[in-house]
Amino acid sequence: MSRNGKLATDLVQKLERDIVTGVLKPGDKLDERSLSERFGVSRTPVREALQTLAGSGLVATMPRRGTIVASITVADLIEMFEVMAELEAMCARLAARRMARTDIEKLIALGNECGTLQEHADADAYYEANVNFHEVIYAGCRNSFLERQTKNVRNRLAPYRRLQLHRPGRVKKSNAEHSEILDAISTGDAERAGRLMHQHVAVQGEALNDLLAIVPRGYLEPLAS
Amino acid sequence: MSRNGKLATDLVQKLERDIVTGVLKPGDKLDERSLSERFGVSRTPVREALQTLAGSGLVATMPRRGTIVASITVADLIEMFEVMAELEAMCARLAARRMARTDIEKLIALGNECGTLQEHADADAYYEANVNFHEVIYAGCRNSFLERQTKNVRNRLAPYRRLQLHRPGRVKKSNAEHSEILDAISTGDAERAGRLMHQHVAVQGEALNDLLAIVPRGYLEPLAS
DNA sequence: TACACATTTCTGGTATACAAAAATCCATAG
DNA sequence: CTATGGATTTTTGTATACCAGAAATGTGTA
Repeated sequence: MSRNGKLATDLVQKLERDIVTGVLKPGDKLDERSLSERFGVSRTPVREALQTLAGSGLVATMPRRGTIVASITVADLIEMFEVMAELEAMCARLAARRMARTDIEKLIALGNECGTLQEHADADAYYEANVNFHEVIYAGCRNSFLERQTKNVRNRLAPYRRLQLHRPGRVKKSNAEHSEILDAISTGDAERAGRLMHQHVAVQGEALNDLLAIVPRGYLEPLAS
Repeated sequence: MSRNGKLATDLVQKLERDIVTGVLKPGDKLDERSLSERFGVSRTPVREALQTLAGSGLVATMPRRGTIVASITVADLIEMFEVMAELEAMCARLAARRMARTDIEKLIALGNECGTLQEHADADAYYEANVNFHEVIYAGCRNSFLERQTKNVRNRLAPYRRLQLHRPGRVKKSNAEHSEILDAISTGDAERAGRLMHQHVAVQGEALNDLLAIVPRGYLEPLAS
C-alpha cells in the first residue's frame, strides 16, 4: 500500500500536514502548475500526490475543473462524526482489553499533560496533547488496520474538530472526559471505555448546533453540490 | 472525492472488479506496460488507476519494484475481519433504527432468494445474493460515509471471504443467520441486529483456523514482509 | 445597459520521451 | 558445477509536450 515515487510522497506529507493543521482550509484551490513551481518539481508528481490525497478524501477533484481542499456538506459532517465516534469507541474497548502497563503509564502522563495545559487555557497546545492522548489509545487497540482507518477519518475531520476546542468550556469538559476514559481503560472496563469514548467524540444535539454555528463560511458546501 | 480522468476511472472499475471477483488473485503482478497495451491507453492513466487502487488498499506498490494485487499477512487478515465485523454491526444497528418499510421488503426478498439458492447448493450464485443482502443493509444505515467505508473494507476482504462459502455447511449456516438478522432489523431491535451481524461476520476461533486452512498459497504473505 | 454569442485563454487530461534503479542474463573464475 | 561479477534489459519514476474542454473575456446588438 506504500505510495509512489519519493517526490510525490514528500508532497503528500507536506500537503496533508498543511490541510490537517489548518494552513490550507476547506475550499482552497490547489492548482497543479503553482504547486509544481512552488516545490520545484514537474506536474507529474504533483498530480500523483493530489490523487493520493483525493483517495484519502482530504482533497476533492472535479474532472476538468481542478482540485480543492475537501469541503463537505453538513450531512457529510454528521455522518462522519457518527462513524468517528464508533471507531474511537472500538479503539477504546480494545485498548481497555489489550493495552500493556507501559502504554497505560504513557496514557496517564498524557492525561496529566492535558490537565495542566487545560488549566493554562492554551487551546492550541491542548489540541496537540489531546491528539497525542487519542493516538496512544488508537495504538493501544493493537489493531494497526483499525488504527490507520481511525486516523484517516480523524484527519478528514481535523479542520472541523479543531474549531470545537475554541468554544469556551469545551476544553475543561473534554479533559474531565479524558479522566473518566483513562480510568475505564486502566481498570480494563472495555464496555465503559467504549461508551465514554463514544460520548466524548460524538457530536449530537446542542453540540452539533454549536459546532455548525462556528464553522466559517466556505468550510461547508451547500447540500446540492 | 471523484476520481480523475475517464480512462483512469474505467480502468479502476475494471481492475477492481477483476480483483474482487477473483479473476486477479493476490500476488498477481500488474505491470504498467502490459496493462496500457491491453487497454489501448498510455501508461499515464494506468498509473493513475494503480495509485487509486493502492489508495483503497486493493493493490500494493513497492517503490521501483512495481505493483501487485494486495496480498496481506495473517495478522492483517485477522485485524481486518475484526474491523469488518464492527462496521457491519454498526450498519445493522443503524439499519434496524432507520430502514424504511420498502427497504425491509427488499431485504426480505433477498433473504428469500438466498434461501432458495442455498437449497440448490449453488455457492457462487449464493455469494452474489449474499452480497446484495448485505449491501441493502449497508444502504439501510442511511449513512453514506459508513456505507462507502464498509464497502471498501469488504472489497479488500473479498478474495478471502469468497473462500469461506466453499466450505461444506457454511452456506446453510450463513442463511440461517440471515434470517435472524432480518428478524431483528424488521422488529427494530438495533442491539440484537448489531450483535447478530457481528457474530455473522466475525471470524474467530475454529472458523479462523478453517479459513486459514483453505487460503491458497500466495494469497498470504509471510509476516516479515 | 444588459444579454447573447464568439473567441481566447487557462487548466487539466493524455501521450511520449528520457533517466534511474532493479532484475536478468551471461561469462568467467573458483 | 556453482557462485560471483558485470553488462544488458526491463520497468518504474520524472519531465515535457500536446490536446481538449471549460471558464473568462470581449464584442456586438437589442
